[in-house]
Amino acid sequence: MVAKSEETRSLIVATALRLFAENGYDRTTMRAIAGEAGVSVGNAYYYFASKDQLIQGFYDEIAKGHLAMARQAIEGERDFSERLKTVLLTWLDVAEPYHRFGTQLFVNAADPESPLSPFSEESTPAREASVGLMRDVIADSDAKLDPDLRDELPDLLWLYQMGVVLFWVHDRSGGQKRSRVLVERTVPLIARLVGLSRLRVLRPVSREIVSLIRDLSKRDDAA
Amino acid sequence: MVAKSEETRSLIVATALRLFAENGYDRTTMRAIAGEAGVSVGNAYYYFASKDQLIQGFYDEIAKGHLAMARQAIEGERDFSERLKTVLLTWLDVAEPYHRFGTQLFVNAADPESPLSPFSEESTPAREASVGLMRDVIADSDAKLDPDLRDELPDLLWLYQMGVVLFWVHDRSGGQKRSRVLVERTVPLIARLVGLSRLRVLRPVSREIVSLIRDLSKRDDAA
DNA sequence: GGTTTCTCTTGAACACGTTCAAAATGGAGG
DNA sequence: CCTCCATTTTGAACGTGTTCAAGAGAAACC
Repeated sequence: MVAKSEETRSLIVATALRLFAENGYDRTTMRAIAGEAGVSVGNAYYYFASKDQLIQGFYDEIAKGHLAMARQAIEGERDFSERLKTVLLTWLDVAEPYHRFGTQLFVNAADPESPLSPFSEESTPAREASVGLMRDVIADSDAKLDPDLRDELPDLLWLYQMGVVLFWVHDRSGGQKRSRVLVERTVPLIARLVGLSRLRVLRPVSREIVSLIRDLSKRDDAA
Repeated sequence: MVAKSEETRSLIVATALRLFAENGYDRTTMRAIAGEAGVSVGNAYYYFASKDQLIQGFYDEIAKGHLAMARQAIEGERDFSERLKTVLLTWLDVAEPYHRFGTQLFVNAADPESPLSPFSEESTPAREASVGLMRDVIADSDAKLDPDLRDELPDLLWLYQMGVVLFWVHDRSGGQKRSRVLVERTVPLIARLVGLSRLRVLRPVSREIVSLIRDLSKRDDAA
């Protein structure tokens, strides 16, 4: 019942991912992928618009694995700080095998034109899933926070996560140890700031942050 | 007295920059650059390791223009917030003409392997100049801040500037208006936070940030 | 002046991502 | 079985960034 074309398609993507993992993105040629998969180069291009498109597979795989593992890992935990830390450390765990060529992946993702950009139209579903995870991190925790902040905090945390990813891409330490240190030490900071957001002196600050996020996330902007 | 080789080198880079500006980075081929400059392709590669290297010229040009203009623009102003805002808005002014293919420039810069990465060895001088500008922003201002923060704040502000640049690259609004809004509204926030850093409740927070920056900027990390 | 050595220059050749006209395949309808 | 049409597959060909063996030129040394 599985269409023949679906089979070819997944054969190509599977082969590509395997070769990327074995030899890295740059050293894997389209000819090699096609050859190994037993199809012609043109055929690969019938299913995928470009070589870049093929790594969307990784992107999805990391995201899917992360969501599942993180949700399970924070089950039962109530402490906001712990929950957030677990989510981020889980990401580092899931992403670790891909760090070698993660560079290439995220270089392409940095291109605003690329569909791989975390801000692009195409990655809206993935982005919303990640933001949703952050929402859950807050929702089921005992965090007390400025109610005004509640709606926008998931977006802010997602942005924070993008920052961690950026650091990770540049992280050359063994096992990305430095990224782990970054998470372990910034999470308590964030938790404290979130807690302090209810303080009278910080109220205007957090309120302005919320309002800024709202204004800037309006997509359209008449010139 | 100017060496012949220097002449060829700058002829190539000048031609490249002109063609990039006229037609964009992608649509400008190495053959076109060489042809227009009246040299052979191989000759261009004698002076520049890759096509990417050629855009280091833009990088330098923006940085140089920014430093000069910004220093002049903040002359006499004492208010920290105003000084910081001016520095950032000046950057947006200087960079505006390059926004069209700034994308390509910063996509390459996002690659940690690339010498164009703001964290790379090769851009250390440029980075230190930018951090130095931030140091001056603080030094000649009336900002009162936690003395522990004083040493690390320039680095933090530089990081903040990188964030603004990242936003700018993705900014599709006319004249990068949204980037300007971002600057105008985040600068007061930062100024307020910097001012609040002396508060007793925030003291541990700012101290931890300082210590974290110190630890993570240690380049070497024994596995 | 001849010889050697170093710097600079050349352009053909290579490997790659990508395109495309053409061929093969596989049903659906007669 | 044949005909038509859409889907799928092919591989040669294109344009690109990049390399490299070979040469041209200049400078240094005897």
